[in-house]
Amino acid sequence: MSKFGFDISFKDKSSRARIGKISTPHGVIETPAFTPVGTQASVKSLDPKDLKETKTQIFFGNTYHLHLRPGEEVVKKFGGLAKFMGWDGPTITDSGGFQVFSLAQKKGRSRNQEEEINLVKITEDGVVFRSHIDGSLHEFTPEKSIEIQKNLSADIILAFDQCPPYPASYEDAKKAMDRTHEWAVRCLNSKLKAQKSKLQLKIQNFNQAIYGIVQGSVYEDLRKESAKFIGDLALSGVEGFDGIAIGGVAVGESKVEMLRAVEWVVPLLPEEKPRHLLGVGEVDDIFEIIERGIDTFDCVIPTRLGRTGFLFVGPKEGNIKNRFRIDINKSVFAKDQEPVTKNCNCYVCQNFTRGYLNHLFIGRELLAYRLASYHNIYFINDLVEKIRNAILNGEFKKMKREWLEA
RNA sequence: GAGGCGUUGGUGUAGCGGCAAGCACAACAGGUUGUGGACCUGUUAGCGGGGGUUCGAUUCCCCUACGUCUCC
Repeated sequence: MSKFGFDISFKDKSSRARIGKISTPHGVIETPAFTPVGTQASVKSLDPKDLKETKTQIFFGNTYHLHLRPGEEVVKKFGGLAKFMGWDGPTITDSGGFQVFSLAQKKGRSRNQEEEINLVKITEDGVVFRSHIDGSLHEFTPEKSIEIQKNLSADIILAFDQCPPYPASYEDAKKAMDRTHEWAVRCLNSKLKAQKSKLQLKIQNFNQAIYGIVQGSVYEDLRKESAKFIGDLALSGVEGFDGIAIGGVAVGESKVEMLRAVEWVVPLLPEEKPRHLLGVGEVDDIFEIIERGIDTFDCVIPTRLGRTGFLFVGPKEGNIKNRFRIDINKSVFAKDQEPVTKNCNCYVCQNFTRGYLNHLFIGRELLAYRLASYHNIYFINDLVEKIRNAILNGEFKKMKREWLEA
């Protein structure tokens, strides 16, 4: 039975950046690492072969969505998330907390049905909400979330947390944090209980790793309190958290506030545990969060922006405002025979022109979404790989300067 | 040759005596951070031409151009 583990092999002298390896039952993740988000057991428009080719090391699935459709029992019958989707690498699932708490806040921002998540009631015990698919009532509790995630069988699962909206008053942020802490303990107990059941082990054939989640919104004392609390739970040996995720960021606050939260939290976390930052980031964020000691991070930006025609490009190639991307829909690209970006070895940049991609997007051809997602995922994974090498060569600061101060 | 109908931004249309001439798509410019092939926000841009009636015409009348249909 393969075990979960984290080994740090190198630490940057001038920052908190570090190089490591996360071992999972389904492979090793070289950190720092980006994980694309594949909500419904699919990184939209990309198949597992594409994911490998784009240097993807780990797949991130959503408990909320997979619970509603097709349901964790179905996924379990197929042998878990990875087998279900034909992916042989490491996987991680979130707890469903973010969807239930945070997406509900965004309701007014979009009329899309996918986001019409009806939050019904939050109690000490958990959350009652309505399915965005058929309006049926559902309840998530820490125990339920863990049970669902057990059935989904990802290598890494997350504790069920309460993500406060932004902005949140100090009182609300504290309430959400306290609840997140109570739920963290319940998640650990619940997982331990299930682990002791031989039946469960037989089904899974491996122990899942679990990450606790730090909350606290934009308040320094709350963030620090949460970091200590969750960090302590990661020090309780085999019964504790295997890693720490920082949540409640990139929910509407400024980049400065987001980075401050990371700065407050990271130094208080156990050095030897992997740190995941939830939902970040954009190209510039990636440098900033790795510099502040983040090991892994997931983000929808590469695929979401890709699907609407924003393609990542190197420094100086984008607009003044958005330096690292071009909007391929713009008519200026219609006759452009250059690749999306220079110095990119991905399949898309090696074989297609900006003009062709512009045509695919204008014509709404399905291929547009795949090629754009493919390029963006490759671009980010390749960038993070370059950052890993730069850290090892003592050139991280130099590389950061070349990218961000260009 | 005779008669009918039509002509409003790039496209398709609404308005029918007093409007800042409305809407949709397209175009242009922004936005998107534990998913959103969505959506939102702006901006540009129009009454075929010429006469008349009227205090006032995109609107009513005449001529003309173009389109379309029917008949000879």
